[in-house]
Amino acid sequence: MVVMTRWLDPDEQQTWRAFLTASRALSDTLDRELQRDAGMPHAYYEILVRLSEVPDRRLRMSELADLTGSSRSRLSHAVARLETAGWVRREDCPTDRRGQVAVLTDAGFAALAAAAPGHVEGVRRHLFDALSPAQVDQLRRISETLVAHLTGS
Amino acid sequence: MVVMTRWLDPDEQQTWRAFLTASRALSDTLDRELQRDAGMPHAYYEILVRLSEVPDRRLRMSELADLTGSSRSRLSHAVARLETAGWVRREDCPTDRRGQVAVLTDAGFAALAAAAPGHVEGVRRHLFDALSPAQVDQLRRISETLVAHLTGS
DNA sequence: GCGATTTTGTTGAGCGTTCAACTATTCCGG
DNA sequence: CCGGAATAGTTGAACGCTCAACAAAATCGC
Repeated sequence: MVVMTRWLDPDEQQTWRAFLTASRALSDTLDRELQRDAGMPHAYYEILVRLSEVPDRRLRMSELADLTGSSRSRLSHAVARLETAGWVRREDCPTDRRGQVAVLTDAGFAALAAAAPGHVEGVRRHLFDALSPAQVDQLRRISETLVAHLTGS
Repeated sequence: MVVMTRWLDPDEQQTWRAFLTASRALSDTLDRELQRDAGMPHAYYEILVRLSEVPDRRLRMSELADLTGSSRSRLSHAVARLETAGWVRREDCPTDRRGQVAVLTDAGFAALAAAAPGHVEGVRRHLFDALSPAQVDQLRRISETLVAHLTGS
């Protein structure tokens, strides 16, 4: 069976490469800053953020995996590391004996509080300061469309 | 010295999280597809693409690093791996005795030719098919702005 | 020219992610 | 209820990336 490849035209090509370059440069930059200033990669920062926003600062592992868009394996390894750092604690889930609950410790909350201002400043400087309000709005709609498209199918 | 943190307002918050989720989901998806169908991560695919587009299919390591937006160390490791796969060969640079030149082999070109249609189809399905022409245009401008902003400063 | 500096590229250790395999528990059909 | 399927989470190996340290050659300043 022959299937025609729908190649990218030059405009699409440029869009795709610019997007790739931009998103990689952005996440590399923020990751490096966070690692330097707070001693944690961005993925771990996100885990702490999610836990901090939730009642009792505790979440089932699988919920946390969904919220951070990571695989169970990845989260398992990550929480193991956060646990040895003393930022997260694991407890058995009372309602499901297979389950584990990740709990943000006070030290974890403090680490997050220390890291947040610098990181937010970085997001602002590297992303929002570069774009017009209209572009920010466009980016939000585009991103939400993509999220729906990627997680829907 | 007290510096006020310019926190994100709820709209910016949502924009930032949607963008993070979308770009991670997109690159994860494409990376997984490429790994499954072509046995290479997206970063290696990009190296082969850049080499394939250039006269004689050869580039100095440092140029290749710039073009792919990667560190010298990363590229060194990557090319080492591509070399054992037989897709790239390294030669001494005739004009600079410090230098190395990465050359795309015929096998590498063939691997790229085999991988490209599926990957391009993936880019189209996961990105362009989801967006309106206007949004694609917006995304191009936003990305180009960000690239300039991130690589300029 | 010559010494200091910069540039080029590599290396190895440490870390985070992926993938497949696995255990334990819960859910579901009959 | 009971047996099979689905779900929750972990584990270890392989891999790619980062970082710092390094060697070698080119370039700059005087």
